[in-house]
Amino acid sequence: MPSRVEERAKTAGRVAPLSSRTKILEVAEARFARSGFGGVGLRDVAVAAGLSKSTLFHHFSTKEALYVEVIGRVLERVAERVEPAFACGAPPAERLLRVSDALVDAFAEHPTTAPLLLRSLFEALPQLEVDAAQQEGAISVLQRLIGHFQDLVREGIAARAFREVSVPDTTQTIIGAAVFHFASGELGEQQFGDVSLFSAEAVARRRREQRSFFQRALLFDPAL
Amino acid sequence: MPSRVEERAKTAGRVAPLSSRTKILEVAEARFARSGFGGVGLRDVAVAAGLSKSTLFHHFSTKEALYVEVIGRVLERVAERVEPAFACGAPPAERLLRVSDALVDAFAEHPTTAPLLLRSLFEALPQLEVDAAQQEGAISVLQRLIGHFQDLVREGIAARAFREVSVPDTTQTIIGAAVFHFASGELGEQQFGDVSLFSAEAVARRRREQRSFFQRALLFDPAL
DNA sequence: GTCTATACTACGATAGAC
DNA sequence: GTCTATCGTAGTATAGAC
Repeated sequence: MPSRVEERAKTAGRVAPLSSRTKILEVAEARFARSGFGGVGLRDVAVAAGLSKSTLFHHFSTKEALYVEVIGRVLERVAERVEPAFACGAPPAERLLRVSDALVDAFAEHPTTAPLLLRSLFEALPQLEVDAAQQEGAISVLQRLIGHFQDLVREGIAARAFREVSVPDTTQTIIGAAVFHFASGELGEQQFGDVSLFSAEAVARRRREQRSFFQRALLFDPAL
Repeated sequence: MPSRVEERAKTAGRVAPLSSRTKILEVAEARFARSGFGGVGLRDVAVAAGLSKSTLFHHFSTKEALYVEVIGRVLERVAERVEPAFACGAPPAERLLRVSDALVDAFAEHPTTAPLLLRSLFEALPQLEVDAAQQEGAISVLQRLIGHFQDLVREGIAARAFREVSVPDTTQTIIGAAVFHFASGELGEQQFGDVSLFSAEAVARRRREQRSFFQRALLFDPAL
């Protein structure tokens, strides 16, 4: 849900004078990506956003609510990039390549996206008892995305375009391989000789490498 | 470093009456795997280990020291499983399969291994200013492992057994795919219909799937 | 919506008795 | 090696003025 505040900012200002709310969300996103839920203090978030702690609590009733909203935004961003690729109507073999590229583009867009998606995939929260509404909103986006992957693999197998792989295993492998690369941070960059993973050349190369990796791994006839 | 205490326990008792130290390490490992560095309180660790906070501090001077030692143990366990596969002397194509299996076995051994390895790979610590000795000990194990992967890929390419892939990209892809599967926890199990990822059948299937995935993706002639 | 001030709890860490 | 007691800080969250 985009919330009235953001919409107003979009329609009103030209340089989009970030509302305090979105400023908080951006700062929190960077912090959560780096240190996880428990590693972030709201005082730090507030001052980095140029506000007081109390103001933060005016906008987000609890820390968990803030976290869930941060994760929700990230998932929406990813879905926005990736779902068109799933829906492109091309045959499975080509759709796989489009999805692979869309994943790379989604993660290359913001350095925080991959770490936060990864966290939402494997990290246990101190039982998020947040308002079930938006929490399940975020979770349902995730479920939907995973469902798209599974459907694609199933379709590919049914069409005899893909080998007869295990659908859940393959889904896990694809997601893990794609998200880890852009979540690996310093350690990843060090492997590439300290060149940013997010430079134009690095992203272009990652697209090529990931396409061919998935293509060869899944397709019966990888000569595309 | 195995520490005198553990060695004594090994040589002395038959049922290995866990020293407090190792008990703390085990409890902490489970907590850190689930919630990350910042999400764990030492009070909780101590009482779960049947001890007081002060006793914990008697064994580990700081929280970071405890964390680094937990990570170090995990890395050693992984290295113990995986390095023999790298050193097996078989040609690259077959070595790749052995390494793939060894990775699955390493992660299947303890459910905490993959999450903690993943964390150590992508999570930023509040600058670990721990005694450079053991910290670099842990880091050097990681570097060594990554080096093994890179060497294997390079060798495979040189021997014309592997396609001409990007060495760092491929290393990232392999590690990400392998570790994510066993780190995905509830969400992963849900994809498999709520069957444990660590059951004998699930592990056997994962070995097969991952072998064929890597094999097809990398080898010129995947007809093994 | 933003602030100051505050409540209360938990945190990491230390002192010192046993 | 283990404990109780305590320190100081920072944690999340609230009350209430502006």
